[in-house]
Amino acid sequence: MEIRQLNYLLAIYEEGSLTRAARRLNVVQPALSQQILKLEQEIGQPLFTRTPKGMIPTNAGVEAYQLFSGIVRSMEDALRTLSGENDRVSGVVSLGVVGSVSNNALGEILQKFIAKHPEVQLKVTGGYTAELRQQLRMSNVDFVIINVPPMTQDPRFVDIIKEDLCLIAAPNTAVPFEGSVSLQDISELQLVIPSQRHGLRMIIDRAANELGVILTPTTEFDEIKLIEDFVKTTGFFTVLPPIAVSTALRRGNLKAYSIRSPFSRRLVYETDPSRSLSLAAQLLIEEIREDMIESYYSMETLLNT
Amino acid sequence: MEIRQLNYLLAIYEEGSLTRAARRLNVVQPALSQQILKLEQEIGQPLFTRTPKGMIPTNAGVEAYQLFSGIVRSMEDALRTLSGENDRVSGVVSLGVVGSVSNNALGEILQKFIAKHPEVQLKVTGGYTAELRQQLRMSNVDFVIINVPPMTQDPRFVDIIKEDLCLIAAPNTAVPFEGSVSLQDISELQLVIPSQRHGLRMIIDRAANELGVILTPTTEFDEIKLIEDFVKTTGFFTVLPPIAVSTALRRGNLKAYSIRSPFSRRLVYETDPSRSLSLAAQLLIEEIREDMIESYYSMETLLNT
DNA sequence: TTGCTGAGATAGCGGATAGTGATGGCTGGC
DNA sequence: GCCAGCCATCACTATCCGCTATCTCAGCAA
Repeated sequence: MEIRQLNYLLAIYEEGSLTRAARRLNVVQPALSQQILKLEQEIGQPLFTRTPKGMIPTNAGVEAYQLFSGIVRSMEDALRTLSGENDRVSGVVSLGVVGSVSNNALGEILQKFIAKHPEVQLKVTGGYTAELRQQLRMSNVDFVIINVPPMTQDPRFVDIIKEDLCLIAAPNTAVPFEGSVSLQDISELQLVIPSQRHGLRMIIDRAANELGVILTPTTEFDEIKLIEDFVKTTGFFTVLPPIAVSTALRRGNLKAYSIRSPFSRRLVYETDPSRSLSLAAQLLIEEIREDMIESYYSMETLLNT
Repeated sequence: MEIRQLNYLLAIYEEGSLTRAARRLNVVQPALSQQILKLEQEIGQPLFTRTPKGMIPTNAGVEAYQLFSGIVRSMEDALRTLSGENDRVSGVVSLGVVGSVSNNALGEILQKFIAKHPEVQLKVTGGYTAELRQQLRMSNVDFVIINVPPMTQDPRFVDIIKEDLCLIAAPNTAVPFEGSVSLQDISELQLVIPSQRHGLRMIIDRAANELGVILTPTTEFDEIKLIEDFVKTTGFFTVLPPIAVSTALRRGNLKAYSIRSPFSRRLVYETDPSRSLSLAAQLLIEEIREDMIESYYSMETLLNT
């Protein structure tokens, strides 16, 4: 078993074809053909079924990809750590970010970071908390930024910010209440909220449960972006952390109303415990944390209480 | 970078000498000499200092060993998983066990397991909870059996047993109390307890703290075995989970007194999330769990209440 | 049908490279 | 002062990898 073969495996899997993988790896196609065959007989079963369209991974192939992609990453990581490259700000940093952050706040933060450190290449994966943690376990990302329930105690999670959820509406939507709004009030509004797959929805449901409020019937959307647009163009309300719609709030395209007896999402990051974080990744986390906090405070002034 | 080179690195590190490592690997010494040199220049710094006594790892060498040993393990593991060998009960299972289990209960359990599955090779590491978890993080063991505080909520921990701590004394030691004993009573006895490095000590201290009892001055020992002998030969008492001294209890060499408003240690196992458990390891965990529970109940009848 | 295209498989060749065995230099113990 | 044990160096061989060239097969279009 050679590392080269594993890299071949990954490339073939990702490209879905020997020929394309060969181009990417700067070798010729027969080389891959031979090596992957060798790997297969070492493992004892085929990893791909050959078709005139290309290489389709078998079940074992999928499993192999998942197992080895993390290992290869760890390996490259270890090599970088040892040769001191992790002490320089360069290389690739890959992160996973939940949708409620990636939609709005993240863009400029990353832009800023890239401007500061042009040698760093960023790879961003979106997704839901559970999926992202799965990615982390497989060593497919360096760190993830996720939502966890406020009271969770787990040393793996490092806090970035705790942010109260707010009622969000379009500026011209009539608000049938005065001063601060309670969850009870909210339950009588036309609501669109994130689907069950979202960590945010869990937080909302939990809060509603504790206060004995029932939030049905509601409209659900999977994407924060969709919710945002929907709220803008209809008279619906939504419940979100302000950072998730920060751009619209700043531009006055949405309004936020703080909720009495607030409930909050806890934004944390988690790193892969089996690998050491590169300096670039550390700096990126720091940047994200600082900017999020700044963004949070600048948002507070926009709140209608 | 080749896997072969990494295996060489590990062997050289473990043997402390090229010549011995060469014997172990069934190659000649110059082969290792060349390959390790190559690895060093790939990494960009020396991993060993050459002496007439052998190869002494540099700081980078130690780091490399720690980084790569886990990776190589993961790799071999992945290969076994893919070739279906993990579905057979064979191969190597390595586990880490805290001292309070390994001293007494574990011996026969492992013996029993080996008798059932003679093809499995076991590697047992002892240690304290924190160290063992570190080993697990480095993928150096398949799973660890450790103590955690009873209220800890962490999905990584899977319960084996929750066991009340007892007051332990030699059979001929006079007991200056009647019926059940309280922590307050205990504080007035001559005590020898595990040192701070033990998870058990944490549990004892926490309980004492909550009840406002002060357990000073006390004698501390690092090893459960030492405590056991000390209690047997002197008039001292100790506070331990019965399983930790099960053999002596069964033989009547020690007596256990249950404590009023008891506090307990929670024995759990934790596995490496980045690798899949071999069938052999799963069976071993099951065996340990069952036997511990059985041992626990048979112990209960020996308790003086 | 025929031919073309794009997929992977196969065969033979050449160069890189790992392992071998012999040798040499070094240190520390006897 | 010699020997034992350690690692480094060298030349040689065998292996193995990748390249070129060629082949087979399926799909598709003329």
